[in-house]
Amino acid sequence: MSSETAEKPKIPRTDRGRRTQRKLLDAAAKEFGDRGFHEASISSITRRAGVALGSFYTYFDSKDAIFRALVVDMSEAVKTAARDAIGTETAPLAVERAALEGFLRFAAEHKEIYRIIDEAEFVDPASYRNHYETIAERIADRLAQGRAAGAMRPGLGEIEAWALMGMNVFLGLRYAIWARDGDPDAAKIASAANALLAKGVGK
Amino acid sequence: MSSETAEKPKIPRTDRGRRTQRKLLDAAAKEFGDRGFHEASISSITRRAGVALGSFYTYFDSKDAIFRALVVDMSEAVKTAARDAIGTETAPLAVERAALEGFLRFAAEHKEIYRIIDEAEFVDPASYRNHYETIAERIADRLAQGRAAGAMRPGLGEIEAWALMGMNVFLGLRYAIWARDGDPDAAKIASAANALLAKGVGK
DNA sequence: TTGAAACCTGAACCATCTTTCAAGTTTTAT
DNA sequence: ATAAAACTTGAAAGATGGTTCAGGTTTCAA
Repeated sequence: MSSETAEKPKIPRTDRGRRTQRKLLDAAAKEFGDRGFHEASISSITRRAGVALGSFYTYFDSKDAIFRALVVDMSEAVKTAARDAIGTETAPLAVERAALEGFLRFAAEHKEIYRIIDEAEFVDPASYRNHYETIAERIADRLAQGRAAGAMRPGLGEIEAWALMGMNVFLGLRYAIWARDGDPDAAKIASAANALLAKGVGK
Repeated sequence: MSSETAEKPKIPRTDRGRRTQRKLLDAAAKEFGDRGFHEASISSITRRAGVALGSFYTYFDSKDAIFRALVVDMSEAVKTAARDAIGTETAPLAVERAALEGFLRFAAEHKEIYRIIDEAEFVDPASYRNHYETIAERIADRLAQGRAAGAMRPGLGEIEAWALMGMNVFLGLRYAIWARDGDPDAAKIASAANALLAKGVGK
C-alpha cells in the first residue's frame, strides 16, 4: 500500500526454503487468478501450497508483497512469450503479426496471468504502469526499425505504439480471455489485425 | 458477489430521499475514484455525503450494489460523451476522429469514471463486459456505415471494432489518465490515430 | 556430535469494516 | 391536526481474514 515499502528480500537460505517459497508463489498465482486479489486469502494460498499459515510470513512480508512479486514474474513471462513468438521473423509487418499471434495463444493458455496483471492497476499501480510502458517502448523500437528498413512510413512514434498495444490487448481480452464458440482462431485474428495495421480501413 | 443478486430497486419516495440518494451516489463516485473499491469504506462515503452511516442501507443493499449502480451510470456517461462529440460529423473517418478526441477530453476530465469502469472487471464483471461489448457493437455499426458510404473497405467487422476500441482505450490511459507535461494534445493524438486508421503504417 | 540458524506450525490476536437495529425526526396525506 | 409512512441516526453486533508469536522440528556447518 505505502510507497516506501521496505521491500526486504526474504531470500530462503536452504533448498527446503526455496521449495516452500516456490510452492507459495505457484499457489498464489492460482489463488489470485481464480478469485482476484481481494477475494484471495493467505490461508487459502497456504492450504493450496500444503504449508502452514504462519510459514507464509517467513517468505513474504504481506499479501501485497507476494502479489507484487507475482506481477513482476508474470510481466516478464508475457514479454518473453512475445519475443519467442517473433522468433526469426524479420519483415516488420510479419514481426507484428507473429507477436500478436503469440500473445493471443499465450493469453489463452494463461488467463490467470492476464487477470493478475490487470488487477495490478489497483493493487500495485507502479508495476502495472511499468509493464505497459516497457512494452510500448519495445513496440516503438520495432516501428522505428520498420521505418529504417523502409517497410513503414515516417512519423511513427509513441502514439502509434500505444495504439498498437491497445489493439493487441483488447483483441486478447475479447478472443483469448472471453473466447466464444465459433470465434476465429489466433491466426485469423492476427491476420485481420495485421491488415488493419498495414493499410488501415480506407479503400 | 453472488450472481442472483435480488437487485431490489430501493427507490426513494420523497424529495428528501431522492436528494440523499444522489448525495450518496456522488460521494461514492469520489470515494471509489480516489481509493478504489476495496479501500473505499461505506462510512467514508456517508461522511462525504454528510449523512449518517445507517442511512446508506435505506438506499443501497450493500457496498457492491452502490458500486454496480455507479458503473451503469458511468458506462452511460462515457457513451453519451462519445456520441455528443461526434455531433454532426458524417464522414466516416471524421466520425472516428471526433469520437476519439471527445473520449480523450472526457477521460481527462473524469479520471474517476475511467478507474471505476476498469475496476468493474473485478467487482462487477458482467457490467464490465457489457460496457465494452456495447461499445464494440457501436463501433462495428459505424464501420459498416463507412463501408456502405463507400469510404471504407469491405471486410471490416468485430475484430476491427475491438482493435479500434483497444486503440482508443489505451490512448486514453496513456494521454488522459497518465498525461505528462509536453504530451501532445487531444487533437494531435486523434489526428495521429486517425492517420493510422486511414492508411496504416505502410509506405 | 552438537549448537545455531533456518524453517515450520496453527491457535489466537487484532484491526477493519460491513451490516443491523431500535429509537427518534420529518414528511405526506387525509 | 394527526397518524402513518418515509427517512435518519449512530452505537454495537458480527464477520472476515491479515498478522503475530511462542514453541517445536529440520538442516547446516564445524
